[in-house]
Amino acid sequence: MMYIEIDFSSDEALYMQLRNQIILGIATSRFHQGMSLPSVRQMAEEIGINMHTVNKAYNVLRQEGFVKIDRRHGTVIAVDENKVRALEEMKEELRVIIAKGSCKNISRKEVYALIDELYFEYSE
Amino acid sequence: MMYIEIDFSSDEALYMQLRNQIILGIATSRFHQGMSLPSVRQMAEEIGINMHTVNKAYNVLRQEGFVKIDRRHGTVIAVDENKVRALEEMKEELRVIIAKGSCKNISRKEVYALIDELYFEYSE
Amino acid sequence: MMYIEIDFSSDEALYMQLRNQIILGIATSRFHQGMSLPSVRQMAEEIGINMHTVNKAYNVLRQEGFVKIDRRHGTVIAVDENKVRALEEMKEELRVIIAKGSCKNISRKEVYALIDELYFEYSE
Amino acid sequence: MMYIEIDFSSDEALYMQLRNQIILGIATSRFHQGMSLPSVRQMAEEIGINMHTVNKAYNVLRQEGFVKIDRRHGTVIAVDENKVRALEEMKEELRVIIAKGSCKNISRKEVYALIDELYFEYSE
DNA sequence: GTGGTCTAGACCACT
DNA sequence: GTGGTCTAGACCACA
Repeated sequence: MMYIEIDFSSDEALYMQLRNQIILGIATSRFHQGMSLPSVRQMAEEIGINMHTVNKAYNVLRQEGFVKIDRRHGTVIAVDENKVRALEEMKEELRVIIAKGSCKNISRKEVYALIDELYFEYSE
Repeated sequence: MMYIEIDFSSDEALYMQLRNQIILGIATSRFHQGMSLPSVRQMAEEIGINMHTVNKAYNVLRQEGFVKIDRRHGTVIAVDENKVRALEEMKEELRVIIAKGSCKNISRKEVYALIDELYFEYSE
Repeated sequence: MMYIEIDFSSDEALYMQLRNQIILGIATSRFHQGMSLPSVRQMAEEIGINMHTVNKAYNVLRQEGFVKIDRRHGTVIAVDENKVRALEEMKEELRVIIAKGSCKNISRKEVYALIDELYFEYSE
Repeated sequence: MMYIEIDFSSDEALYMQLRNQIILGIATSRFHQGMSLPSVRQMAEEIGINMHTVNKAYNVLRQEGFVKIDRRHGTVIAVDENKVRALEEMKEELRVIIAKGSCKNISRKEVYALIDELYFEYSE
């Protein structure tokens, strides 16, 4: 049981929702290094979406360095820690979000607080 | 002259790129409260995209509380400072980004540093 | 008219055959920088394969830095000249091929001659 | 001990990886004419893959003229030097690789240099 | 009109 | 059994 939740009425693509849920699962230690994810068919069955959509999510995760896909054991959590690249990506992803906050008078300290709340969810 | 740069080969939708550039412009004080944006037609002409695309970007900005659109004065920068809502939105936007970083062993301090760099770009 | 030839009885995946034909087309200057490829639907029609298969080929080409995909103009030849990466990739691709030749007593000079023949096909 | 390394998370089929490693072994003179390869079962045991997979690799090698398989002596390195055929095969294998390089502005001289590096690895 | 997404069902290669 | 490939047809976002 993976406890993945998909919101079919969201405008976010299903494969991206699944990808996000799995990243959140890794961050919160529900999924750990070396653990196998269900096969594309099982996962599709479990959360009620198509096999190919699951396949796409798994391939995105592979390209982002979160899993390895292995013909013997299926898809396995394997986080590739390329920190330099990860930091660069994060900076780009933060750019507009922080700009938005800056416009709305959100202070650096307030952003720090949000970061702390989120880190708390993941590390505990 | 707005100095808006659009990357036509990006996977990001053109209207979102335009929306982002305008938010960045406000954050860096190039665009200030009360300033008029070019008309939909002028902006479309200037950056070489379709009028409808500009229109969509302006409407998104209105809905997000960055501009007001009125028939007489066109589209005017008018940041609506609803901080509570802005903070909630930011937290949701940060959630997966921070999870991703946490998986890649990026520490809270390192995220703080990125935030600082970005705030520096906006405040100076 | 693209003069793409697909061998349906080959064991090479259709999308890879298409990808190869397009790379050969660029190398022989039949396709040049900035030229649009037919839309996925047109190309699929023309060569008698499924739209999604064409789509996959185009996406592989994008990832390898041969085309850009643009929602306005479709898929456009745009060779990204990252020579360092291209050289590394080529070395890996050559490794087993050259090993094979070496086993079969093919000399360096003979490989040079093959290279020359192929370059001749492309440059003239 | 064969010092064969298999990457289980590679997209390359395991039998092809094994086949490649053996060709590389022959080229670098670690395996020499007349030498026996481990039995299918031993090899499978040693590198942790399925017996059928090893069997497939050995059969491919036989068909390509690198080994002979016989009931009494098992699988023995026996390079068949059909140079004409080997040259033809190599030309086909090089075609797309060289086209790719040509697109990326890799010169003939640069390819020569790569060839030299690889030959150096094999001949010394 | 373009590509992107999603579904569905089939066959195949590999293990 | 696994994922990879291919086909087919539908709907949607974007321009």
